[in-house]
Amino acid sequence: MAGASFWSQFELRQLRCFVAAAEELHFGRAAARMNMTQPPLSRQIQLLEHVMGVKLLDRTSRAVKLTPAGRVFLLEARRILRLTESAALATRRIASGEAGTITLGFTAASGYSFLPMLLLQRASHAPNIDVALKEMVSTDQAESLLTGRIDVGLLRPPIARTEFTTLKVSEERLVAALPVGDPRLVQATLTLKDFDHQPLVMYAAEGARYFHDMLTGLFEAAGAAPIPIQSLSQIHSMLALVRAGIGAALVPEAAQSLHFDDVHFRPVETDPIAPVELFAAWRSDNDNPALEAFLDLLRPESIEDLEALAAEEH
Amino acid sequence: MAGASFWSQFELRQLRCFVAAAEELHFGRAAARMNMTQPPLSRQIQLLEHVMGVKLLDRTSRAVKLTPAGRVFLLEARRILRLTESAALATRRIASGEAGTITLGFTAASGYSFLPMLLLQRASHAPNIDVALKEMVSTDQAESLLTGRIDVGLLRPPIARTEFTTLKVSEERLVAALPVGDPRLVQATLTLKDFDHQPLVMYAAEGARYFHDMLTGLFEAAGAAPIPIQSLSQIHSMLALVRAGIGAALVPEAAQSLHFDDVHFRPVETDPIAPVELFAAWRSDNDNPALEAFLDLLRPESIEDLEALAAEEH
DNA sequence: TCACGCCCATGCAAAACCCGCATCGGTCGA
DNA sequence: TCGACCGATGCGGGTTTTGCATGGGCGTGA
Repeated sequence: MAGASFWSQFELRQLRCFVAAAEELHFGRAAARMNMTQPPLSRQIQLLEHVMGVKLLDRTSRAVKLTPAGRVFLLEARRILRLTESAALATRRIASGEAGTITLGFTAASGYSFLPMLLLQRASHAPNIDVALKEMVSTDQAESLLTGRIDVGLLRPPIARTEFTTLKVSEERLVAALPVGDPRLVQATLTLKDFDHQPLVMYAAEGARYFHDMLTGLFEAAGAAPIPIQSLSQIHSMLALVRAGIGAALVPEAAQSLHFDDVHFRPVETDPIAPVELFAAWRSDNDNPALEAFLDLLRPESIEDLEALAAEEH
Repeated sequence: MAGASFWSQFELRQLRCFVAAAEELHFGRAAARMNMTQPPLSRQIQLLEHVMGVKLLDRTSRAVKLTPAGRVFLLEARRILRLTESAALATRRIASGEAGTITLGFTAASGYSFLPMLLLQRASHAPNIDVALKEMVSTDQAESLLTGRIDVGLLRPPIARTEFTTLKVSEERLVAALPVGDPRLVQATLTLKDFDHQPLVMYAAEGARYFHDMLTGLFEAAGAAPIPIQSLSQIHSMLALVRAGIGAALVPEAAQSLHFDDVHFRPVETDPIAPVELFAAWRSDNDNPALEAFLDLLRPESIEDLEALAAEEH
C-alpha cells in the first residue's frame, strides 16, 4: 500500500497531545495531563510532525520550545479543538430537542390571533427553537405534512389522516363585521336571524372551504338564509368589501385586530357558541427532536398561560 | 483500562467518514471515496454516533437520510475539516518561510529613510511576511537579538558579537542643519572647517554614542573644533534647537525629510564622503523560517531596487 | 406473490496500531 | 566527573481496526 505518504492528515488525538506539550513545554507533565506516559506522547507528536512535514517543537534534553511554525499551529489547534467541542454541544442540543427548527404551516386567519400568541410563548419558554413560518391553506398543509415540508400545521378540520396526531388549540366565536350606518349596529349582540334575507359577503367554497361549510351549516340549522353577495377567501378582502358598504360579513373574533376604519364588530350567537376551531396536526412519526418541546407550547396549560399573558398586554 | 467510556471524543477520521456518508447518502460509495470497504465505514459512524450520544443518520436498507441533528453536525464537521486543512497550509507556509513574522529593531534615525523604503519593498516583494517594529538604540538591539526579542536589528557599528551575522545596508552623507539667516547658507556646500569655533548642537555620548564618536573623530581629523552647545540623542530635538537659532547641527541626510520650518540644509564634505553607516544584524542561528525571505530584501540588489523605486516617487 | 437484488449491520480472524515498561543518549548542575 | 533530568527508542502485549463473508430487511419486477 503506497497510500501512506498520500494520507497526510493528522488526528485530533495528536492535536490534543501537541497542545498539552506546547502548553506544558514538558513532555512528562503533558503526558500526565493526557493520562498517559511520556513515550506514547512523544510518538504522537513525532507522527504529527511527520504528517505535517514541519517541526513544531524544538526539544533538547533540557528544554522544549515552540518553533515559529509551532506557535502558529498551536493557535490553529486550539481553534480546532474548541470547534469540536462546540460542534458536539450544538449537535447534542439539537438531538435533545433543546434547540432546533420547527417548520410551521398556518392559515391566514390563524395568523391574526393564535400564531402571534404562540410565537410570544415560544420567545419566553423555548427561545432556542426556531420557527420557520409558511402560510398555506389547510389542504396544502396536509400535503406538506405528509412530504415533510412542514413539521406542524395549524389548520381547520376536518383532518382525516391516520398518519397525523391532532390537538385542538383554539375555539373562537364568530363576530359580525358591519359597515358604519348599518341599522343592526344598535344591537349589542346579533343572532343568525339578523342576516336572513340580508346581503352577506361569503367565503369561497374552494379557498376557504372550512368557513364556507360552517356558515352554510349554521344558517341552515338556524333557519335563516342570507343573500350571498360575493365569495372570497381572504378575510381582509372581505372586510374591505364590508367597508365599501356592500354587505355584512361573519368572521372569527380575532379578525377584529385588523382594525378597518368604518367597520364595526358585534358578537353573534351561534349554536356551538365558539364554532371556529383551530387544530394543530403533525405526523406521528416525525423525528424532529425539537417537536416535543414545541408541542409543549401547544398543550392546554400552556395555552391558558399565553392567553393570560395576552390579556395582560391590554 | 476503564477509560473507554470516559473518553467521549470523536476523531477526525470519523468526521471524514461521516461527511462522506452524509454527502453520498450511500455507505458503499462513501466507503469507496474513503478508500476502504463498507463495514469499517459503518463502524466508524456507529462509533461516532456512540461517542456523540446522538443518531446522525437514519438508515434503512433502502435509503440513508440525515437526522436533524445530523444536518447540523454535517455543517460543523465540514467547518472543522476545512479548518484542519487551512491550519496545515498556514503552518507549512510559516515553516517554509513563505509567510511569517519578523520582529525588527531599528534606531530612530534609520526610521527616517531606510526603514520606510524597506517596508515599501516588503509590501511588494514579500507581502506575507509581517514585520513587527521595535524602536530601540543600537546597544539595546544587540541585547534583544541575543535574547530573541527581535529577529533582526537595524543598528550602528561597532557590532562585536560572534553570534551575529551583519550586512551593511546603507551609507549616508552628513548635512548641516542651519537656522534661517545663518551666513553659511550662502554656500552651496560646507566643509567641517566651517564649524570651527562655531556653536554646534551635539550628540549625547550615552544615547547616541555612534554619532557622538563619529563627529568627534571627523572634527579631529579635519583639524576643526566646534563649540558644543547642548548634547541630545534625538535628531528631531536637535533640529528644534537649530530652529531656535541656538546653533547648527550635523545630521544624516535622511533627516531632511523632517521638514522643520526655518531650518535649511547644506551638504557637508567629510573624509569618507558618506560616513553614516547602517547595518543589519541577526543571530546566525536564528531559526525563524521567514528570516531568509526577509534578508533577501536587504541584499544589495534589492537595496538598489528600492532606492530606484524611492527615486521614482519624486 | 415470490424471488431476486440492493444495502447496511454483524461475526470473525488477521493485521495494524497504540500503549506502557525498560532503557539509551545527551545535557546541565553540583 | 558523577548524578539527575529529560526526551527518544526498542520491544512485548493488548486493544482497535480492517477486510471478507454473511445475515437480514426491504423494495421491485416478473
